[in-house]
Parts: sequence; structure tokens; C-alpha cells
Amino acid sequence: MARQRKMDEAEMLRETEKLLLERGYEGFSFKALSANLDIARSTIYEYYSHKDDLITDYMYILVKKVMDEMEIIASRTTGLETMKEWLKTFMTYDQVHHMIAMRGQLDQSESEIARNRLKQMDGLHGKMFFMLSNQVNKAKELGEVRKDLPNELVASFFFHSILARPANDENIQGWADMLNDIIENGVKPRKES
Amino acid sequence: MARQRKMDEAEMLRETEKLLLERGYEGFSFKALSANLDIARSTIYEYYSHKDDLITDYMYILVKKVMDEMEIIASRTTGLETMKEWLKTFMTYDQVHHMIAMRGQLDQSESEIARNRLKQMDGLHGKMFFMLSNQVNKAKELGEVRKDLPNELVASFFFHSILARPANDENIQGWADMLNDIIENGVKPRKES
Amino acid sequence: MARQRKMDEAEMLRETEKLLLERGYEGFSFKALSANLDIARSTIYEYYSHKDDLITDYMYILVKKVMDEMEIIASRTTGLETMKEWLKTFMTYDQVHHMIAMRGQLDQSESEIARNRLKQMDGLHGKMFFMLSNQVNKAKELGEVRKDLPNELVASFFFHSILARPANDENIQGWADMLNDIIENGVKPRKES
Amino acid sequence: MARQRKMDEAEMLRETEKLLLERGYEGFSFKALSANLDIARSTIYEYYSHKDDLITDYMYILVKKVMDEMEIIASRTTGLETMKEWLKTFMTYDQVHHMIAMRGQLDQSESEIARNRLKQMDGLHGKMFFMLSNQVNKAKELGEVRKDLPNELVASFFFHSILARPANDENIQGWADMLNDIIENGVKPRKES
DNA sequence: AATGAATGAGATTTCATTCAT
DNA sequence: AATGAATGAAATCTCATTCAT
Repeated sequence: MARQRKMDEAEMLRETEKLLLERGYEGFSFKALSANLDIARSTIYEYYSHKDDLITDYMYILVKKVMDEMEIIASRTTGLETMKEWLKTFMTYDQVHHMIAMRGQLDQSESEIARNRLKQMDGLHGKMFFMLSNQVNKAKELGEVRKDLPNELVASFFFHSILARPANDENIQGWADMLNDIIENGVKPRKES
Repeated sequence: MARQRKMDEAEMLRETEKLLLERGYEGFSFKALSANLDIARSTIYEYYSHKDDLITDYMYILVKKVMDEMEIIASRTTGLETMKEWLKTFMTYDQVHHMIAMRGQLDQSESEIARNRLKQMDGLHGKMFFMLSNQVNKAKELGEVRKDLPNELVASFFFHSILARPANDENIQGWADMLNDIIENGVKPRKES
Repeated sequence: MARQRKMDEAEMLRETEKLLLERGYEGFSFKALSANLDIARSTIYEYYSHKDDLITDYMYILVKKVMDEMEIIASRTTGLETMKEWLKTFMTYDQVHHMIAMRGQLDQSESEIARNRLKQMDGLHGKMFFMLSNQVNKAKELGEVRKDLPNELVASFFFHSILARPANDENIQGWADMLNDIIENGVKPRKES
Repeated sequence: MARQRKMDEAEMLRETEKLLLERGYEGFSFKALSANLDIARSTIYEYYSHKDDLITDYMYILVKKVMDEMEIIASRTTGLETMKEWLKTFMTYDQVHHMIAMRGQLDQSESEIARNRLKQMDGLHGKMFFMLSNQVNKAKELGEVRKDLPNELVASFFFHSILARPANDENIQGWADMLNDIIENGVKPRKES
């Protein structure tokens, strides 16, 4: 009797994310995943032959999604405005920071598939930082960013500033505005006459 | 063989840190630790009866060290200057950020000793943020920080800004100065005539 | 290799009994059990996630079996006759006495499943003693048992008398008859004129 | 500086008994013993080089004590009276039954000292049963016990009857009297005109 | 396409025992 | 006589992975 197609791969990736955030790389297990998805553990192997394959797949897709949004934004804005929009993207996908933290543990993965996907991901990640730095440069040319700061530092600053998240998560927009404000103008009062 | 020599507990904590940073909470194992220290796995249990006891001990000591340095700095400076000095402390102990990320996984620890140490650590952590926010307030009073920004956001911004670390780790001082500069003045050029 | 063959759970319980009787609660180990069953140690965990779960399962099933036999006997006899039949049941299942001795060590079990099963077992055990005492009472009413002895003592006497087992195990029936004889008439000669 | 003689061997044996009764043979550990006695674990090895040496020592001393009491009683009484007195001794030392249950696990002990002490103990145990059977015989000759019952069965019956212990432990004497009454006269009413 | 059954490797933890002081 | 330090072996338990159905 033919079994029903029970598996929804999108849901699988969602659960993967949830578990990775809750328990970290080593704490993540197919056992827990199969329990949460209410399928047999062995069924997961029909989709991913190694734990690391699934994890790197999830990671790659996540970074790709961020990249895609960044590119859409870049296609209709420039300079500081682009970067301010990107900041909102970074907020929406703040898991990325956790994934970067976990990435190191995957270096010695036994799965070649996983190691290859990591390389692709690193490529994307590099490209992402290149886009950031590049945009900083454009902003400099437009006179929106000081020329005495290294592009990479400003880029990295944008990317990490979202970690300064307030305790109460409500009002994302207001929070984003304030972050942008600090990044642009700094915390020191301007001596306006 | 050196059967009698007493374990060097300081070295044990140093190796613990190294392994935690390399492998994360779940990846950390007494097996690896004992191998690195060149002692028997069971010997570690003479010092810490649970994995979590050792980890929380390490974490607590780390946070305590940061706090102590912060207090010394606060005793001889104020306002923005204090915060700029603190930033250097945060840079020196940037492992703290990794530990905060791991902390969540320790909540369900079966070891009561570990759970208690976590409570103490949370206390310290709370105190740390209180000190930060407080200093932001002083800086506002001194006219060094804009009054329209919430204390907590500025505090959190300082604490997390160090994550915008440049690829090449050399020249910490220059890096610290630039971070401070961005935080103070922002990335936008000042319209100075 | 017979990789797919399903474990025979009945055999598992039989081996469990054997090992428990040979080595006691703390001496019982999954290592020995898996060796005797010629399966991998981890396979046992597919059936029982805790040592205590298996042990209490075995115990419960044992007590249940005794109870069931007792009830069948009680449904077709009364009074002293019932108790004499029960004595034979107790002889057949004399492991029960060992299990009662071990039970104490299970109280602090970490497995909730085990603790729950223990509660059920205690319930059965209580019911068993209630049935025994009750039947003593009936026997008193029928004039088969002296009225000056507490029900509980007579009940307990029946239950434990089977421990007075002769060295050579043959001839169960003769032994049972003699035990019954002593319990009924005592060891003192009746002064029959 | 000379350490104080902290160890009281009698107390050591008392704690050994307590732990053996609480946890059984495999559950008994020098770790727990040293904790209870508040001495170093290694100190116990000054007295007993093997776990089993201590356990068998305790067991032997226990059985010896029972034997000594039995012999004193036997020196001033005979027949059924002796056996009734012995019953009280058995009640006082009811740990003996637990020790007999544990004894089996010691057979494969690696310590030769322990194996030898076991042999001595078995000798005593045998002698004890010989005394019991012998006394049954005397009682038969005195017309106090029925001649149709095997000596060993009556002996064993006495020895084990104390396990029929009532729930509430108070009033040992009354309980002993009732047990003796049942053993002597049985539970069936005597048809006395 | 999905699953049930089994397994080997490894993690945490406990403990008897040894040895130098 | 007593102890602190260390250790190896073993026990419980978890999990990624394989394989037959």
C-alpha cells in the first residue's frame, strides 16, 4: 500500500532552523527533527544522507535568501539608502549571525557534499561583504559617508549593529530607525548653532 | 610517571575556553579536554562532577573578570571616557559574546550546582548592563551623549560594536579608536564649513 | 546477518528475570542482557529507554500473572481451600519474593515511566494482600481458621511460608502438602486419644 | 604531624550493614561508605584491601553472632523451648535473610580472602542448620513435635517464619508469641470439646 | 516514498583500586 | 595510620547511519 507523501521539505527546513537555534550544531539531531516532524528518522535519509548535508543546505538557502533580498534592494536604491534598507533585511534574518557562529564546527565535516555546499556559502558570504563594502564606497562618493573610515569596518558595523537588540522585541521599525540614526550621526550631540 | 602531580586548575579552565570556542557547548567533551590536558578523563571528575559544573565555572570566572576590569576603569574615569575604555575591555574578552550565545543551552542542566552558578552569572550580567546604562546616563548629563537615545540602546550598541571586527586582528588600538569614532560621530560626514 | 529479525520481547523478559535473580538490581546490566540475547546493547534501548523501565515492566508483568492466577482460583473455591491453592501459585512464582526485596532500590529511579509502573505494581500488591486477608476472614467464618489470629498475620504467613524450601527441589506437590499441613495443624502432635 | 586515629572498626561494620541493606551488594560502594564515615576512601584500604573482603567480613561476623546467641540459648534449654527462643534471635537479626540473598553474588569474587571467608561462613551456616534440625529431632523425642514431618522442613520453617512480619513493627514480643503459636498449633481451630 | 529494526561508536558518569606523601 | 591525587574499566544512555521491506 503506497505511503502518502508526508514530507514537506519546506517544513523540514523550518524545523531545522528552529532546532539549530535552540540547540546549536552539536545539539541538533535527526532524532529530535524526526520527532518534531512526526516522521520516521530513516525517512530523513531519503532526502539528506548526512546530518551535515541538511544543515549546510539550510544555511545556504538562508544566506541565498538574504542575498536575493539585498540584490532587489540594490537594484532600486543607492548608497546610504541602500544600506539602511539592508539593515532591515539583516534584522529580519538575524539567525544569520547564529549560523555564522556555527559554521566553524562544520569545517571538519565528513560529508563531501556538505563541504562543497560550505564553499558555495562562503562564496555567497564573500560576495555579500563585497556588496556591502562596495555600497559603502558608493555612499562615500555621494558624500554620505566619511572618507576616513575603511569600507570594511563600516560594512561590518552595519552588519553587526542589529545585535544591539532591545529587550522588548516590539516596534521593529522604530528600533531600525534609531540604529540607523546612531550609525549615521553617532551618539554625541551635534553642536548645532 | 607523574602520578602525583596536582592538576593545574588554571590550565584546565584555559583549555575549557579553547574547546568551548572551537566546538560549542554540545561539542565540548571531557574526552577532548582530558586529551588536551594529557590526563585521564576520570581525573576531571575529581574537580568537577558534571560537565556543566566546569562550563558554568569557566563562564562565571570570565564574566567576573570582565566586571572587575570594568569596575577598576569606572573608579578613575566617567561618562564617555569610561565607556571608551570599557570598549577595549570588551575587545580583550570577546569570548563573552560566544558564551552568552551558549548560555541558553545550559538552562535545563541537570546539575544543581551549575544552575546555581548560572543564577550568579545572570546577576553579574544584569549588573554589567546596569553599569553600562548608568554610565550612558552620566554621559548624557555631561553633554557627551545625545539625550534622545534610550540608555539601553546606546549601552547595547557599545557592547556589541566590537563584533564588527576586521579580518586582520593586528592593531587593536587603531581598531578600537575607529569604533569609538563611529559610535561617537557616526559614519556621515559632519558639515563643517 | 539477521539484521531485520524482530526482537522477541518475551525472551527479553525471561532473560531479564534470569539476570535479576542471579545478580540483583544493581548487578543487572544491559551489557549482560544484550550478550545473553545476542543483540547489540543499543537495540535494547529501542524497546526500553531506561534500565528501570525494563525492570519495572518485568516486575509488573510478574505480579500481574500471580494476581490473575489467584483470581481464577478464587473464582471456583473459598476459604482455606483457596489459600491452599494459592500456596501452590506462590511456589511457582517464588521470584516474587526476590523482586519485593529489590523493589526498594527502585524508589529513587530517575525514570518517570518506571516510577509510574511502580505505583501500579504497588496497587496490585496491595490488592493481593487484601485478597489474602479477605480470604482468611472467609476461612474464619467457615470455621476453618482460628478467630484469635489477626488476618494479616495469617495472610503474611501463607505468603512467606514457601521460603521454607527444601534443598532438593523435586516433588513440589509433596512439599506443598506438607507446608499446608504445618500451617493448618502446626508442628505439635495433636493429643488424639 | 600524626593523624588522629579516626577509624572505629565497629562503626565501619555498622555502616557497612546499613549500606548493604539499603543498596544491595552491587549498590554498596566504598565511596558511599567513606562519605558516611567521613574519612578518605583510601583509608578504608588500610583495613580491607578489597570491597569483598569487607563485605564478607561483615557477613561472617553477623552469622557468628547469631550462632553464639543460639549456642548460649541451647546450653540452658532443650527442644521446642530452645527453638522458640531461637525464633526471637532470628527476629533480632533479620538482616541475615538479606545477606543470604546477597551471598550468591559473591561466589565469583576476585579476592581470595573473600572466597575463603565465604567458605567459613558457609560452614557456620551449615552448622546452624544442623543445630536447628538436631533440635527438631530432640523436640520430636520429647513428644513436642510431630514425627511425620522432616526435620529440615520444620527447621527451615522456623527460620523463615519471621519474614511474616506485620506492617507495624511495635510489640515484637506479642508478634513472636503469635508466630510460635501458629507454628506449634497451626491456624485451624482445635476441636476441643 | 516511507518505515521499522538494528547497530556501532561515542558521550557522561561512577567506582574500585593504586601510589606517593 | 591516614590521605590526596590519579587512573582504568565499566555502566548507562544517545545518535547517526544502514538495510530490508
